[in-house]
Amino acid sequence: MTDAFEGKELDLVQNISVDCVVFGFDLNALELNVLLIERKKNPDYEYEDFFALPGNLIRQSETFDQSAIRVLKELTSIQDIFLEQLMAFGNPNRTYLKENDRKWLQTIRPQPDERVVTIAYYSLINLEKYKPTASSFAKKAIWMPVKDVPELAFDHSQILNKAFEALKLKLRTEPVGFNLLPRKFTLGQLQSVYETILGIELDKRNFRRKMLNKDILIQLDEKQKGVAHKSPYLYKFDQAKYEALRDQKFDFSL
Amino acid sequence: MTDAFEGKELDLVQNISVDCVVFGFDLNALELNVLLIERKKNPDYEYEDFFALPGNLIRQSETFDQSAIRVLKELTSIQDIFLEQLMAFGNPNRTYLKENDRKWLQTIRPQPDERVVTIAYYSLINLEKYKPTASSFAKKAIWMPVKDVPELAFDHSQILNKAFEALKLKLRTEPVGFNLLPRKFTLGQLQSVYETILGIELDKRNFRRKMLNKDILIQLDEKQKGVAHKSPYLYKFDQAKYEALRDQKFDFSL
DNA sequence: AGTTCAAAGTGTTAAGTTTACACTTTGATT
DNA sequence: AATCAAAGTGTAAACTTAACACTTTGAACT
Repeated sequence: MTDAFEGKELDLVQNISVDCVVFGFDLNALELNVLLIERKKNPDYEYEDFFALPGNLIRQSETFDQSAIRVLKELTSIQDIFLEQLMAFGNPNRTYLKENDRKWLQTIRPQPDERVVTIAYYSLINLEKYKPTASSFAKKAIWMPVKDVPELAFDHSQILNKAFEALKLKLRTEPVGFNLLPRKFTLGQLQSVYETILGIELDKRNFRRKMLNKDILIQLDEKQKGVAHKSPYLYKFDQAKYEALRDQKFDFSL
Repeated sequence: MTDAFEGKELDLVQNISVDCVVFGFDLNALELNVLLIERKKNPDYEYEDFFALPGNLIRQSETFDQSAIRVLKELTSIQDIFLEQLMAFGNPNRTYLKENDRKWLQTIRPQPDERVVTIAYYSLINLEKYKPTASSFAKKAIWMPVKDVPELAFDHSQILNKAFEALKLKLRTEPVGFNLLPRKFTLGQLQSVYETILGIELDKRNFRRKMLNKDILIQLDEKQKGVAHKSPYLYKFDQAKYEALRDQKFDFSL
């Protein structure tokens, strides 16, 4: 038994896991990033490892939501974020398709050949604020631009794809772009979030008007400093107002 | 071992199930209905039974999609329909909360106290076309108006609620109302579907213009007969055209 | 100190969409 | 022949979206 076998394994449900797709937005590169882990390799095995989404088996007594929060924290130290269920993935062979996935599972699971079903979660967070630190069976935990992500472990590429589709839909439908930005942000930054994720160009004037007319942004008495051009006003998202308005009107689409 | 224990139980994953929320629309009563089963009671047990969503454990070798199709067919004989994953439900105590749920599980499961996680599916079908017939552990399989549904077994009321919310969102966002109607339908019937499910009133002229402008309905050279008023034209949904258009424009919202 | 640069900020018009609103037609039933 | 119930139809006003270009500002560079 390796380190990873220690402790709570009796408390784990051996065939159900959670995986977390955590998105962040890099304001310098203007790129959508995703949080990935690189798995610790057992020296007995020789193989090229894949990057993976942070995920692990759930505990008997946890809800899925609790599992997702715990697992993400255990592997990346990221906590206090809102995770939303995406969907369940359960192809019978999802953990067997690749030889190194199987080998890797043998190093951390008492029942490595069990069919494992996973509940995927996703989240939008401020990449600047949350700096991942690897622990448990994660060797590294890093932010990686979504466009650079190579093939991932198990069916994690498929999960990431679904999460990205869900993100695009959500961005068009609900005001969620703010979650990817610092608490105080400029309208230009917000526009970049939309343009980058949706892969479209937006007219600056129309975008501003539309956003401001939703009446859920508060302009602060503060400007962004240190930029090599006219300094823009900072805004923050008015959560309370949004919640109040949400019940009245249906449409918060872009 | 009772009847239900027979056969494939070794092939079943004892802690993962699927549940199906199948919606139909009653054109006479203008009501949204849902497909429910009444469970067979074991004569050894005395309890008031609940209605339940059709659902059961998945098999080891199946995908979730396959499980949902199989289980729905086994319990209600309904087949050849499109089922879409809603989400996973996995509260640790979801099968223990009610005494009669526990008793009932003891009559059909070799491991009745296992924590069972369920993957919920939902579907929109033409209630006239699909007449459920109970089999397996279902004593009855019936269509019931959603507004009349009593408390259901396990957390099925919660699942039904989520499915209904998903249906409302989908109806606003994608042209799915047709699935609840016969292949040939009138615009008045379509409007009723929207009005009933969304719980709103719509202006007839505006509704027709909007629907027809989407360019995904084909007016047939045929009118509805036997109605005690001016006979309306029948329409059908143009699936091919919809798929072609879908890639071009984003918005099919009502 | 002056120039350059890069993004911020700003308004208007035309086109398109949505809303509100009422009467005539038709076919079956009595 | 009269009645009923829903089908079918058009327009104007309000609102929303799309398309479009120039000036301002602050930092960085000379």
